[in-house]
Amino acid sequence: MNQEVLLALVAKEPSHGYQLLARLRQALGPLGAELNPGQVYVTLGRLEKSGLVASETADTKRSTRKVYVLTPAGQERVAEWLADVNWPRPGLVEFHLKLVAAAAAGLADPLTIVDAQRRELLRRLRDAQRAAMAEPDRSEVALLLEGVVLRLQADLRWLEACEKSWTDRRRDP
Amino acid sequence: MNQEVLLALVAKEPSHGYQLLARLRQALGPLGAELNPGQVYVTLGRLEKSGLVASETADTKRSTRKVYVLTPAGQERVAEWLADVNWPRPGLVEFHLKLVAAAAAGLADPLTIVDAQRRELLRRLRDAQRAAMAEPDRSEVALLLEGVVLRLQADLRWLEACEKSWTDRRRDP
DNA sequence: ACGGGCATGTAACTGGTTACATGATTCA
DNA sequence: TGAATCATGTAACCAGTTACATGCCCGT
Repeated sequence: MNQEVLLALVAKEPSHGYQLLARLRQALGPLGAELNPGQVYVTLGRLEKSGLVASETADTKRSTRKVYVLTPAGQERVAEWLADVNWPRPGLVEFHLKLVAAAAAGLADPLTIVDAQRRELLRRLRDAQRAAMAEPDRSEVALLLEGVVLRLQADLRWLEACEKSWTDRRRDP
Repeated sequence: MNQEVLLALVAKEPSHGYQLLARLRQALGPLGAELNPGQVYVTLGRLEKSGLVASETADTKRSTRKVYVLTPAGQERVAEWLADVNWPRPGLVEFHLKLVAAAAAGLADPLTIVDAQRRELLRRLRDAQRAAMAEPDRSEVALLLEGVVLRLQADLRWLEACEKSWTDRRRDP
């Protein structure tokens, strides 16, 4: 899993690795099953090396563990991530995590994020449709672009669902 | 771009780097615009180092260039790739390229590939729907799974379009 | 006593990506 | 002559991923 995701989880509250793993698993449900625990520590180490988090060792009776906290640079990076309207590789998963993180940490309004993302996807949809029209009809490229369009439409429909769901969530406890 | 894609392009016919880049751009239309030429050579180098392609320098009047050919191991890898029903990261793009490669090189029947992929996506769709049902209603995870479902449905619709398109393409020149 | 969950880490691989360097040919 | 296109490559970086090693504590 991606650096920003971990970072945002730390943003919610200072945590140690295993906690982060657990919260990630919880947020992903069945999709979080195959996460490799080692990865969390690798990523955390790299985040520390680049100064986005800092660690302090805290001893419990159980064992000694490292608690990670965001640095100012880390906070800034999280803010950038939340504002970023790219629709990246793992796509849905990352966006979902973004909403969860924003809501949980009170860093940003999920509905604002959804809205920014919708605007971006609409822009891309227009572009894709325009590009599709420019291609010779029934060409291979036109077919590919049709796929892009279909996906964007599906993603937009999902964003609607997100909006509804997060709106409801705000009303009720 | 991904190793297998390059490999499959070489499978169609022995080529040198720039040709591959050009064909890639052609196959991707506007989506191929941002390809970095260097990447092609990097990837080709790696493929050679792992014994999937071999090169022989060929001198034209223009300049000396390296022509790459598939090794037996490379052929095997391409076959595996074509049979592989994962629905990977860049998703649409890679699948599209797979169809184009299969058709162009006469390595496999595009319609067979589409069919295998559809079966796989249907399986995943069932799984995702089942998983969604298992989640508590209106939970965050359920929302995420709904997104997964919507995407799979869109992708399946695209596969239909692919089937139609490639069927037509077979009928007419 | 021991298995399973809690908890942490590391070495190494792999592969995508970029920035940069180089030079030949073609054509206006 | 100089821009565009053809053509090739390399060094370095960054990040995701895995396999593996370690040890504690708790309940049965």
